[in-house]
Amino acid sequence: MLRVSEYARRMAVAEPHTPARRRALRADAIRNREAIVEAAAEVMAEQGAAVDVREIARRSGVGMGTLYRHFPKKEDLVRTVLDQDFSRWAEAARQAAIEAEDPWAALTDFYRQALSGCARHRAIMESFALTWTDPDPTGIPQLRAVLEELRARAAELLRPGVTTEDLVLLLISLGYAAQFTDECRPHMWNRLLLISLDGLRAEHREPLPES
Amino acid sequence: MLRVSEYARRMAVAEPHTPARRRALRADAIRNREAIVEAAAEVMAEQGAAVDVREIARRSGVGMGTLYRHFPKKEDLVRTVLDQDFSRWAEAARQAAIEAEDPWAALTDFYRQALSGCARHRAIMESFALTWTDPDPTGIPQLRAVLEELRARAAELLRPGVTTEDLVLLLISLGYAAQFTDECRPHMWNRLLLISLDGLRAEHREPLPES
DNA sequence: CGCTAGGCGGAGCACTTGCTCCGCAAACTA
DNA sequence: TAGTTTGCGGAGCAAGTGCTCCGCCTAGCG
Repeated sequence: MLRVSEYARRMAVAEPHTPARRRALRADAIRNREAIVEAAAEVMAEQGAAVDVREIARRSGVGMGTLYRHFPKKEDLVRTVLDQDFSRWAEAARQAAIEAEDPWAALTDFYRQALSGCARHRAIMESFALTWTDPDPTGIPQLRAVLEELRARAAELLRPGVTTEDLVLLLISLGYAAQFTDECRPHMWNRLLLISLDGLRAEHREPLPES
Repeated sequence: MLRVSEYARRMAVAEPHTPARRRALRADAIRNREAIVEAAAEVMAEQGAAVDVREIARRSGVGMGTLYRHFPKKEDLVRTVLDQDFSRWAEAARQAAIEAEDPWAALTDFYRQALSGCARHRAIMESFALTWTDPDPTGIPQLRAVLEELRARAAELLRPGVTTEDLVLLLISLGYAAQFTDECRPHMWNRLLLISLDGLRAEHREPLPES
């Protein structure tokens, strides 16, 4: 992954006199931008996206002016953090699936990894509700593609009629359960996961209702 | 069920000189109170409990002063509506279970009824997150008792180790799925429900992990 | 080292939202 | 019907939050 500081310098070196940006970002500006994103990610994982901007500024040790210089709208910062954390989260889950021994284990490990991420990141869970029907390819569709592949590989083991959309919705549904049981009963969601995945096995022949 | 107006009159007739209330509520006061609760229930079902109080006042055709005379804190109104709607909702689900032909159908019909309620009432779903560990007997425990009985009756048909707590969490989890798919894909949650319930069947012998 | 463009900080504005206050009106009583 | 008490309405207050403005400062250049 390209770090922000490298990105800023490359842009500056590549086009030193772009009308949009004549000089490289100052060193303190780069540090500050990184601190802001880091603090925002931390606090958004804890409390979701509806966070007081002052709290982010405080945690990153930066003034309001600085924050709004880098991210003119709160929404800009939220998107930046979400793009980053969502991608990392989805990638970790994909990786868990890749390392599995067989198609069924791939599905299981994918869910386990993804759900343990959900449990610890409120903003990611919230983003589902907003991007569920959103065509932005860095959001749900990214996830959908992975699940589509896992489903294809495990097709023989899955009950007839199970769609990728079912798998996405299952993830979101269990993600919610994971999130709010995680504090007082960590990993209780593992039981629900096992139950649901067993319900997906090919031995169940009863057709699923048309959605 | 005792209607509010009747309740108010009975109190007044029974104890006309209670220090807390010397006279019966005025007729317009009773009408207004009912209108407020009704409007609040409607708007809370649509938008959840985080609603602007002015919106409730507007919809019920009442001023702010009137609203706050009847419910000194917004929280009071929210509790009143939630107690009412949660009870009606839980009762409807219980009734669906009672009318079923066998223990498994009772479980299925209970979930189906409960989830179709969740899908149309944001505030009820939100209340789960808040009352999950709350001992207040009009909330989750009420639900837990019903599920406990359904579980006992269907014990032979359920996989070993399934707890009432699992059934509660499943309801909440699917309730979330029901809620946010209901707009664009109504009843898609029926598929997840069938899958999950099949995962609960006794033919699955693999033990569930300790939570 | 000195200059200056670019960056920094945080007080403060605008708007939202929970809640209060008080002059006025209408419902009940006798 | 007249008097009184209860209730009504909505302007306005206080606190929270997104965002701006502007004077000061310093990193980077020559």
